Amino acid sequence: MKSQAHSIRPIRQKPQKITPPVTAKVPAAELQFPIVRLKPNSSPPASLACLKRLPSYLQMLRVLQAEGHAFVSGTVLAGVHNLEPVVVRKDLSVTGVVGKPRVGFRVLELMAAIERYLGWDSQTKAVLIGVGNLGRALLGYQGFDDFGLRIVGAFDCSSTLIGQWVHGRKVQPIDQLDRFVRRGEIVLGVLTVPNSEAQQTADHMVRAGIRGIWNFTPVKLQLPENVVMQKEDLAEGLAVLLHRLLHASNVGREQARDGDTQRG
Amino acid sequence: MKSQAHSIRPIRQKPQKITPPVTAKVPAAELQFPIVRLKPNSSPPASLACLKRLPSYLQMLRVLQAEGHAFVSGTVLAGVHNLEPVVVRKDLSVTGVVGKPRVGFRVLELMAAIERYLGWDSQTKAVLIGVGNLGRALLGYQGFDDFGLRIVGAFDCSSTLIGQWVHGRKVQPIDQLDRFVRRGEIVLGVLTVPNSEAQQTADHMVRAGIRGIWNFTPVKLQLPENVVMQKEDLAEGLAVLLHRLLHASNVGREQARDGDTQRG
DNA sequence: TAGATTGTTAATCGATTAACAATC
DNA sequence: TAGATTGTTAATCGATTAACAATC
Repeated sequence: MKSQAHSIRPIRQKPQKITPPVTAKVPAAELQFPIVRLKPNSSPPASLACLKRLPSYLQMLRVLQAEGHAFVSGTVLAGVHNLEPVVVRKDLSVTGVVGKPRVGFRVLELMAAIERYLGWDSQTKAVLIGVGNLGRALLGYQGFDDFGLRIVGAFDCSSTLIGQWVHGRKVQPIDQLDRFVRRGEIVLGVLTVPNSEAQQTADHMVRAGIRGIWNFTPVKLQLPENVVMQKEDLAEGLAVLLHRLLHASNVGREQARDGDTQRG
Repeated sequence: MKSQAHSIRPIRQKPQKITPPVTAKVPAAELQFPIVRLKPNSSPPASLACLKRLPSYLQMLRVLQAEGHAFVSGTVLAGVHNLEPVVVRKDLSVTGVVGKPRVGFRVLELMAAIERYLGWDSQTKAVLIGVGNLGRALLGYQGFDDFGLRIVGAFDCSSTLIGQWVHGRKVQPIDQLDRFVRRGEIVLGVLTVPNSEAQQTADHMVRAGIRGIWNFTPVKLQLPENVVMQKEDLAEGLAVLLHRLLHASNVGREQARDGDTQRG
């Protein structure tokens, strides 16, 4: 089942070196509709780096689509964040979309494929726990719709917050989390509580049935094996930025390998 | 100037293979006070990955320090985010701090060294432009003090916002940015405006004298060569998290190379 | 056709991991 | 002393870059 997606291409044959007669003629029907052939949503051989780049391609594609472009080349997409075109093509290949030489990729098709690959084609429901400054901001952030995320519930333990309406959600007491999560079949939770509350809140989320935690605290959470956690840490980015800023004179373009950092 | 920090170690000699008599005796004085010897704050051969890990070591060290620990081993620090001890030792070496076999590293010394290396030993002043949900949250975030950052001014172009006090800062009109930045000798700017305003606001910041932009918009900014930009993109983390969540059954521990992602 | 673009394979590069002598 | 830990060198691994045939 896992290898199914790969079975389209033949097994790699290393030592062979037949150059001339390689282009096996494919039945015409195969060639007519290669565009709709997408890999199933499972078993993706994508690197983490690729996964992180995909959203920015998608964002660019949406802009292009709004501007009425039907096709886009990997070269153009590469321009978004100073990437090499070959990196873009490699990344896009995980979606299963096939481009046209000389023309590029069909914008609409690529958008759909990336969204599908990332799981952004259907909205994932999430709860947010901890309605402080950050929690409040995330609740007010409109952009999550584009990321396939919908925060459907907000929780806190502060009696002064409970019952308040924050960006369209009524803050609920934390002890109602279980019922809410189970009823709504919610698997994702956004953790924005103070550090001291992080672990016990995470425990509570797991008990309630949460399977993925977006962790905005710097706390290393102890979680069962079947729960996924993604840490979001502003300190990382700031460290890189400050470092670059302070050592700006030294370096030319150096190892700006990271897609998030840029000079000029 | 750039190679100065490296000049301590001899140039790598590849083909040579002298194994036995390598340990050149160092004068006693050199060995007495290796602990206070820090590399100058310039020209660091640190990888981006290392740079991103340093803040979490620092955070851990602060906790340990508060608990009264004088020493910590690389093994313990590695526990923070499931790293290998050798990675920690390698990372810490960029600070110039030397540990003691059997004992580990002096907590206070290491804290100071990392802070110094990251430039967090002295507060860096910054302005924030765009007092929307996110900007407001960042203004209210207390933790920046620990990151060596101090947001000293908030700007917006909305007449309804200008003059309001948000978390202790009075929102100023954007056209006063130049004067404020130049007077305060501010080099860092936090960009939290709507996408459509991002580029022109960035231009404005650059004209005002800003040299580093912490970009919270998904817009690829066109900037002069001498301006550093760090993009902060929630979509990246969410893409990784959702992907892990949706393909959770497939994979065991796979390439969880990234320090921010974790299973269990 | 000519030439831009795709997708694939091989080479390069860098970071992680393994191995190990030195240290207290 | 014995053994845990450090710091360094070599090996492994993976991602990026380069090269190139196939395509329209």
